[in-house]
Order: sequence, then structure tokens, then C-alpha cells
Amino acid sequence: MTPPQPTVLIVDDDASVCRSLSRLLRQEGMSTRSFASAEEFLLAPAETWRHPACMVLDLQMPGLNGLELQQMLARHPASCPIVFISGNGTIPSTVQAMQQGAVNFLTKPFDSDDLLQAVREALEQHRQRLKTGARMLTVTTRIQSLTDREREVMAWIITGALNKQIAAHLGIVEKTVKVHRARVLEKMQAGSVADLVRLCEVAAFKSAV
Amino acid sequence: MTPPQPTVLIVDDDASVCRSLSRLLRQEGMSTRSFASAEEFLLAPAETWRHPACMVLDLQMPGLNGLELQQMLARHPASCPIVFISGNGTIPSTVQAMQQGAVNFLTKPFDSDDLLQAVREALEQHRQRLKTGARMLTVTTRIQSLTDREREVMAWIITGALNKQIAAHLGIVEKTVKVHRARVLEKMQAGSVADLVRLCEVAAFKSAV
DNA sequence: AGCCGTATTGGTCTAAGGTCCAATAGCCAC
DNA sequence: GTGGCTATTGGACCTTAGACCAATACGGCT
Repeated sequence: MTPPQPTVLIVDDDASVCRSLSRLLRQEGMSTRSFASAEEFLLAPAETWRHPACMVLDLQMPGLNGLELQQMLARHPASCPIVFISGNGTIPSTVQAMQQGAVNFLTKPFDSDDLLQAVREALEQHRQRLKTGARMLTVTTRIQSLTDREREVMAWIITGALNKQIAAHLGIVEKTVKVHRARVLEKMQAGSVADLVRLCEVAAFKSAV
Repeated sequence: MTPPQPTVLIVDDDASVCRSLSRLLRQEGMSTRSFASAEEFLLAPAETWRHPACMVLDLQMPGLNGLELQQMLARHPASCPIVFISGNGTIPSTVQAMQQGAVNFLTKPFDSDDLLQAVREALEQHRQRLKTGARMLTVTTRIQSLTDREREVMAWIITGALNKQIAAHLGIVEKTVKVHRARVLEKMQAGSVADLVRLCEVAAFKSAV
């Protein structure tokens, strides 16, 4: 159980920026980790952003630039929110960064308070993401623990179909459906059909129809 | 039944910009409407953006500027997506515009194709918004058609509570709950509890617990 | 061969939901 | 006051769901 101390990942090819940012953020009780390039960041283990975290990312860097790194990370479901910083960014790059979900886009030299505020917002966003991600994970894990048949029955249950109707659709007897139904509710840890429906919603589990 | 011809609302104090934008968009089969200022736009009837529509909004204008107008419209649930255009916009204003939900932020002089693409995306976003807005409206309308008691019972139903339990909570007899339950499903046009749960979700109707 | 998981079906019993029909009481508006 | 809407309850009857116990069949694994 690591303490929930938020971590800020700094990616900037300018070492002095990394240093001053690091100092600023540590003063605020955050732990930091610096990377001199996008490539170096990608080599870091995914563990790094398991906890509440966010990135402060420089736009212009030799090699992979900030926007490209953002795009790569966007595919990863639990990637952390990004605060861009740039010495001479353009409006089009700002637009692209924001469209791709950046929290903010600050121009150097930036105000310390602005950066802190942006970082705090990013951390808060990540906390939310982690929370919903965790909830989704537990549900999908439960769904995976179902057998194919049980999943099939569940798909019909959340339609509101009666056991008899489900039996007809699957070509089996109502009694069997009851057994599956009971097991589905048990495995999904749902106390009622209403619960089950909501669980399926968060996991984006869609019914057959 | 007006044809679903999309409408683009242009707000720019520069008449020549309005004219050329209008010409460009009309060539693409869109209808347009121009306003010389934010204030003039606000005087227009809300009907204007009932249909698929979006705005092309200038950042700098005498009087209310683009960002301020955006903020005012943001409160309105069915307001239309905004494409910003600006002669000398700054990165901070771009960030603010995007954070507040703008689709894009183009700098003058902009490429016709870029604008068209942004407008098309904005129109698509608005179509989606209208669709979900309409669905939400029908559901909330149905909820409003319920009596207080029925709403109360519904709140318990979507919890997954049994009639007996609901009766205990409300201090009434199970039989009465059954009556309410039947009427709730009827008025909400839900074929089952599963449907009811989903309907309540889209209308953000939360249970008592 | 024996064990385990999965799918399937059987029976019985209880609880709960849904559908009829019918009735009372309070409140509001015409 | 009368009529209409709402909330409430009653009863009879049928359909469903859920719980418990038990059993068969098939496939994979040791």
C-alpha cells in the first residue's frame, strides 16, 4: 500500500526546466519523475502511472514531440492527463493538443500558480479516471468469469425477457434458464436485475438485441 | 417539418468575413445566418438553433467577445457547437475556448477546407446532442407525468427492492405498491424493470438511496 | 479410470409479481 | 355539491422467480 502521494511525470528536453518544475512541485508535496525525451518516457514501466499521476509535457523536443507522444498514450486506457508546456507553440498545435484531451496548454515562461492549478486539475481528472477504470475492471472481470452460456443468458436478462422467453430463444427448458440466471446474479454479485443492468452499463455489455 | 438542412450561424463584426463565409457554406448546401455582434445574436429567437446547427464565432468583437458569448451559451443545454475564428488570437484564449467545448479554433486567414471540415464536425456534434437531448426530454416528460407517489415507488424499484420492502419503507401495504408499480411501468412505457432502469439512467433519475 | 467443470433437466415449495374487479377517502375545480 | 384525479386498500387468480435437492451427459485433465 503506497501512500496516495500524487506523482507528476515531467517530460522536457531542457534539464533546467525539469529541475525547476520538480522543485516547485515537490514543495507542494507531490513526487516527481523527470524524462529528457518522449523515448525515455516510453521506456519507463507502466507502473509509473498506476497511482494518481499526471504529465507535464513539453511540446517541442528532439525526436518524438509532445503531440506524438500524446497520441501514442491516448490509446492506452489508463494513461494520465497531460498539461502541455511550450516555448513557442502555435494555435494549431494548441488546438490539436486540447482536442486530444490535454488539460491545459501553457506557454513558457508560465506562472507557477497557473501550472500548479493545471497540475492539480490534471491529478483530479486522473483520480476520477482511475476510479471509473477500476470499477469497469471489476465488472469486466466478473463478466469474464461467466461461462459462454451464462453470458448469453445475461444478455437476455438485461433485455427484461422472462425465463420462458429466454428458454425459447436458446432452445432449452425454462428450468435451465433459472439455474443460469441464479448463477449469473451470484457471479456478477448483483442483488437484483436492476443492479445487473447497471453493472452491464458500466462495462458497456450490450444485449443481443 | 422543415427539411434537415443544417444551418450555420456566423457571428463576426467584419461584414466581409460574414459574406465570404456565407458564400462558402451555401455552396456546400448549408443555410447561413449572419450576426454582426454577440449582442445581435442574443436577440435572435432560440428557434434559430433548434435544427442541426453550429456557430462560427469571431473571437474579437466590440462589446461582448467570443469567449464571453460562449460562456453565456454554455449554460443553455441545447446550445450549438462553436468553431472559433480569430485574426490574432492567443494561446491562452485558445485554451479557454477549447476547455469550454469549442470544436476548433482557426486563425485568419484560414483554409476553406479546414473551416468546412470543422463546420461539418460541429454539425455532427450538434446532431448527436439534439438526439440525446430529445431522448432525455421524452424520458423526463414521462417522469413528470408520474404522481409524487409513483415517482417515489419508482425510486425504490430501480434499487431492486421487493414490493414488500418498498411497502415497509413507505408505510403502506404491498398491494398498493403493486398498483403503483404497474402504473409506473405503464406511464414510463417500460416493458420491464430492466428497461425502467435504463430509462432512469438517461434521465439521471437517481434512487433515494 | 477418476475427477472437475459445464450444460442440461427434474421435482417441490415458497415468495413475489401481474391482472382482474371493486371500493373508500381526500382534495381541487367547475 | 358533483365530478374527476390521486392515494389507498381488498380479494381472487394466474404467472414467475428463486431456493433446495438431485441427477445425467459431455469434455478435458491427471
